[in-house]
Amino acid sequence: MQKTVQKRTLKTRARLIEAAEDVIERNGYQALRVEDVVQAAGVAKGTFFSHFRDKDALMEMLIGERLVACFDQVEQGPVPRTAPEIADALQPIHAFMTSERYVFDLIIRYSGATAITEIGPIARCFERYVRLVAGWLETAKVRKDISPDLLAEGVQAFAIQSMSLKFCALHEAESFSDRLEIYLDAWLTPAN
Amino acid sequence: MQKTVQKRTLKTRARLIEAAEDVIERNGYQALRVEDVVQAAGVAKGTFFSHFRDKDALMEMLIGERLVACFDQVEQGPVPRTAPEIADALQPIHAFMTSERYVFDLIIRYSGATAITEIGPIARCFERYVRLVAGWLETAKVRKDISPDLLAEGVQAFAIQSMSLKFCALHEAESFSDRLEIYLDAWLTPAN
DNA sequence: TGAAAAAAATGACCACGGTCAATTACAAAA
DNA sequence: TTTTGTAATTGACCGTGGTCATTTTTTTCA
Repeated sequence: MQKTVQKRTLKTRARLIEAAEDVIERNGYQALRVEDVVQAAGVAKGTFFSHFRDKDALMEMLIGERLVACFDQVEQGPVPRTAPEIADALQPIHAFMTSERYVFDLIIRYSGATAITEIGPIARCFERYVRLVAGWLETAKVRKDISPDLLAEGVQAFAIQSMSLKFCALHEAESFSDRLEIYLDAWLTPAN
Repeated sequence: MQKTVQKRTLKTRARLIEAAEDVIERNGYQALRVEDVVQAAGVAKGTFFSHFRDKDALMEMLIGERLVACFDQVEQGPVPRTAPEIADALQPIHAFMTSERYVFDLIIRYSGATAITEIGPIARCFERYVRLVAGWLETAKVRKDISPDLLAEGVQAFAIQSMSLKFCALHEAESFSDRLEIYLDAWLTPAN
């Protein structure tokens, strides 16, 4: 009935995370290999997997952390009131999400909590995105015939669409932010 | 200077594809293992990789083929004229895309031609989606203050959003088609 | 037809994520 | 302090995608 957690555990876990962050700093997320991490942390491979379900679980944690930091930063800024201002305000979040193709793919993959997994930091960020934008929209100069929540979900959909296109060899004509602004303009502009 | 293609090549390739389709029919796309395919086809593993760049390349081909068939089917049907009709008309495409989580993820991953890869069948389908919907929108009862192309891109964005949510443990309240209809209604309804 | 060249196929091998029975370190009870 | 149960760690091993030097088959051309 007792499940003591030894101090050693926390230390090992911290070493693994620090090692992983070092590896990522050097070569990016995409290139991270579990072997490199355990070697840098000075533990056996099996230890890694008793701390993290699998490689993706570590990645979700690390990328999720950074994503949360982006949200914190955005929430510090001023409240945007127009479509271009909204696109601009969200920029730090979008920039991180598209910093690496691997990062974008993983975020999308974890954006919804799957049946098995309990809800993780990335899925929470997707809810937070909608709440954040919906909050802005309540006082912004946008159409009022549609609820802020629905409008915010649309903003998310358009942002993902724009980000996908960023990794697309076609469509490289327009930049990401130009495209997003066009979408948001069309979606948020008051009907008149 | 000469690069003859032997008949044998085509036969082997056909055997591999047929074997793969058999394996998929039995267990779905997700569970396909290259070893099963080569064994069923009666060739060595290396042969597989001289016919397909990697496992994903085979999958892109097979899933792309099915997706193209869905588009062909949808294009046979009558031209929809309202938001609900459009959602309905697209249903076969969306149904296949969400038939398996693996299928959806792979389609999203290949939806834009990456720098390296030349444009494949799935990326082509994404362009076709926009063209198809834009064509419908020209004569549909929808807002006219925005170009059909832009409207169609929005439909695509909302469809992807709805499909993502289908795999999400949260948000299971509304069904996929209900959600898509709500989005399309808001996006396509004439401003007045 | 036979030899040389090109194309295709082979399978042993590697990389890397992930597993698990065995071992070691720890902490509470005696 | 010693004993004992459990938490934590280990590393040999596995599965599966992918590579490549070698062998086999086919084609070309004298």
